Amino acid sequence: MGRAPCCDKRGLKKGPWTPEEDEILVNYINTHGHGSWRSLPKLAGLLRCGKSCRLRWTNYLRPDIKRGPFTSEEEKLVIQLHAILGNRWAAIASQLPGRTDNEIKNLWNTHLKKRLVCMGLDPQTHEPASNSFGSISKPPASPSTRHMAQWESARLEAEARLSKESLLHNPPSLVNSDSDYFLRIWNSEVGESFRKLKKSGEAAYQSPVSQASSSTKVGSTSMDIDLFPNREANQNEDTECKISKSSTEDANAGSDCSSSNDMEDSSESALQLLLDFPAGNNDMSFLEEHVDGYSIFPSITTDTSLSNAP
DNA sequence: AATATTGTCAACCGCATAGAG
DNA sequence: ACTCTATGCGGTTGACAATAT
Repeated sequence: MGRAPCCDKRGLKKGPWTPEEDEILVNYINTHGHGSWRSLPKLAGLLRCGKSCRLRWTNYLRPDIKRGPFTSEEEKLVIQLHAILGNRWAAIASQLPGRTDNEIKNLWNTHLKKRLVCMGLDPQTHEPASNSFGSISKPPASPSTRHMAQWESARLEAEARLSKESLLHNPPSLVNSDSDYFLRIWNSEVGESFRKLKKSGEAAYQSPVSQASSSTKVGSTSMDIDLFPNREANQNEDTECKISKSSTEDANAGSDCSSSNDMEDSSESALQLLLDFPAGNNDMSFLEEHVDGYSIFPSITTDTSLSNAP
């Protein structure tokens, strides 16, 4: 039957927003709230469609938007969440206060994806790229396994969200530890389900991350790989790991890079540690390990230390 | 200095879905 | 149960900036 356009596009402005338009939109929303996005432009006197107004507000004008470059901790968290959630940018963004899905998507497409490729990892699966077509590859997960992985991902995400919300309602003194966040997950139904799976020996379910590094041992040297060299190094990443245009599209691109095979296990993530942690052991001290000066688990609370330098 | 190439990011497009009627 | 509308989401595009030749 066809879908009605979100608004009458004739006569509506497109393209970059002007400071005047921004001011009108901000003033209107501050005074009236956004209400119905569809009717907002007309009421506010903007020649834009509601969709454009909503996007401008949520991605740029919202007062709680965090400006500036991503910190190493944020980037690491994005990679970890992407390993769990895939391209669900909104879900990932919900775990990074002040960051938008669009911003994270851009970060992923312009920086993080390349970085993983340079390290010989498939940016989609976070598995070593050679596993996708090499002799050591494992058979692809069955549909039921994938379904289970999706289900567990969704549950983990929900748990994470609940955990985050609880942080907002609890005194900071009770939740100021980075490890608390994952401790809650570990002690939750999600962690329980993982423990049961591990205990029962039903290896039917392995997350993409798990598949990527099934030999992981807690505290092993596999964590020695520095996913996030310092900022200065990052700025030079393109010269150190130049990817030709043709190879960029190619999963083999990693072969052009300086990374060696011993980088392949570097896709360790929080989830992997969770998966591989001995069943029934609630000692979470491993969560406090630091890798190359970074906490394995960056704060995902409203930690102001994440604020960026100008 | 001029031009070409590459990178970044704001914005758009179209699909999926929830919810109201 | 079905249709329609509004909104949210992810993929993609295009303008501009930075860098290389």
